[in-house]
Amino acid sequence: MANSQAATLDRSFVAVAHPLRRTILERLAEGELTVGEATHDFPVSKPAISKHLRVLEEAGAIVRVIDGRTHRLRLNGASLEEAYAWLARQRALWERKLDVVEEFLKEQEDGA
Amino acid sequence: MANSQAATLDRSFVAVAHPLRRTILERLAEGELTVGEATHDFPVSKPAISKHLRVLEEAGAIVRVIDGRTHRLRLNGASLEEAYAWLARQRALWERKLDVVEEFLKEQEDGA
DNA sequence: TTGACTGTTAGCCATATGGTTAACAATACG
DNA sequence: CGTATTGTTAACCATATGGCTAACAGTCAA
Repeated sequence: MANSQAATLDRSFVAVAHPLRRTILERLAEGELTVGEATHDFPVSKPAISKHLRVLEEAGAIVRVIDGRTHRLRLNGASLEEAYAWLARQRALWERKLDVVEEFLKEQEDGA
Repeated sequence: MANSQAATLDRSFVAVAHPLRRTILERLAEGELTVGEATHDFPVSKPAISKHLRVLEEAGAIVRVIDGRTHRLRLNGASLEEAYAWLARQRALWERKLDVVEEFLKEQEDGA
């Protein structure tokens, strides 16, 4: 269970670790798009794009609806929630530590 | 320039895309640790750990201070800030369409 | 029906990733 | 000194990743 959760997180972070895949997600945040609309200006071949889409889909980051000969892509916001939560928690811990250090330094200044 | 920024983001996301590396970062959030302290219970060899540390270091996620024969590792909170910001922004955009996300959350609740 | 359009699969290639064992370097300690 | 401890590098292996071309599948439209 904890293992499969970790695997989900792995896939999510891998999904956003490539600039083209991030661009796709950014564009889908504006709304549903077809594959062509989302990637027409990408400097790679169609098969390469197809592979990136599969990575995003298997990470659960996007959902595909086949509509005639085009595939409409939709963002699945919930899927990246876990990844966001991990970074947010890590960030909170780090900031708390910074606050503690800051407080300590301030006390030193005031006291000494 | 925008390219190198993307490359930085790439490295950051790659850094947190492996469970052992995330565990290292989680433990370092509690404070500075030596390599052994941070990874003594990891089910992999020392060279494997060494490689993970290098990934984290090159992503700027950690800083290493060689102290005698041990290496003390420290979290570099700022380095993951960019990654956090990307996810946070993406999350803000999709939250704007919460009606769409709601469907998935309800599905998750019902399913689990 | 013929052809154009949208996108995927199959197969290939180069490089990256994640792991291993063996050997090494540097430090600490008896 | 000799030896244990901490961690790295070197060399190797299997698999994954990211790209390509060629070929295909399905849909739309003339």
